Amino acid sequence: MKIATFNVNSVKARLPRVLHWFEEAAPDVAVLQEIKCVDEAFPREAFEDLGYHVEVHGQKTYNGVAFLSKHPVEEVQRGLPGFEDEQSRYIEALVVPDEAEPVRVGGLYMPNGNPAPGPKWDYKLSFIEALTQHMEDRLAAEEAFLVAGDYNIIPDPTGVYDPDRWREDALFRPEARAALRRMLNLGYTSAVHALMAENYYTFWDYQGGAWKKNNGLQIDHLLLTPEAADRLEAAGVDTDVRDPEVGPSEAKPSDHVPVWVELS
DNA sequence: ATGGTAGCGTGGCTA
Repeated sequence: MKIATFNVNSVKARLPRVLHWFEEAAPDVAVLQEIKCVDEAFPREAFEDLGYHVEVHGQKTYNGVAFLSKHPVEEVQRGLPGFEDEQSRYIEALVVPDEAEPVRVGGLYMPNGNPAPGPKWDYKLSFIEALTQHMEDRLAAEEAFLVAGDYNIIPDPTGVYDPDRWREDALFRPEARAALRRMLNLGYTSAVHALMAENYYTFWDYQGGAWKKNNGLQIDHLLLTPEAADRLEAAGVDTDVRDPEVGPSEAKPSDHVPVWVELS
């Protein structure tokens, strides 16, 4: 079962490219971030035509997440439990395939947190606390569960093209790195980290020719409980999706690329 | 040198 995360940076502006990726990658489950539209405006039929169930936790203008599954889904949750949030940044559901074991999947769009310090940084820290608590609670259930998404955290210096320039940034500050480390120390496994030997990025800024210079960041992750990690067979990053020369020409690429795992 | 990119929505915020 293939499970993917993709920050699309507006699902409406990106639709031809997103659909093209869905047809090629054919994920069983995909979580999308920054859809930037309300539930009613989500292009539901386009994904249903490809065979997906569609669950949306949308928001006008900013943020917004979606959950797409070829298999039946149950227990859909919007937002983190116990965390009042005007911003739509988390969606979760239990995927119940006919011919595979169930897996619970969370779709995450972590606050950026810049500038730090400041109210946006404080919001990121409080969001991290709620997410970590939720991940701890889910871990205790001892079921196959993973949180896939845009964590907006660079794990270590190999995840950024110029670490020294990013020391004070909310994506790379010690507190952010410690937060991700704390999630891993609970018992979660970062799937791509575990299976890919070489360095990789998942985001390249639109500015400054970042793609051509390979000035990237590693900020999209999939964190798996032991019960999910036991089923981990493969993981990957669809880097080509960021290339303006590759794929449909009707739309520009997102600044993020899809990241995925295969579970048995 | 205080720009430079993209999306939303039509001025300025967010990333």
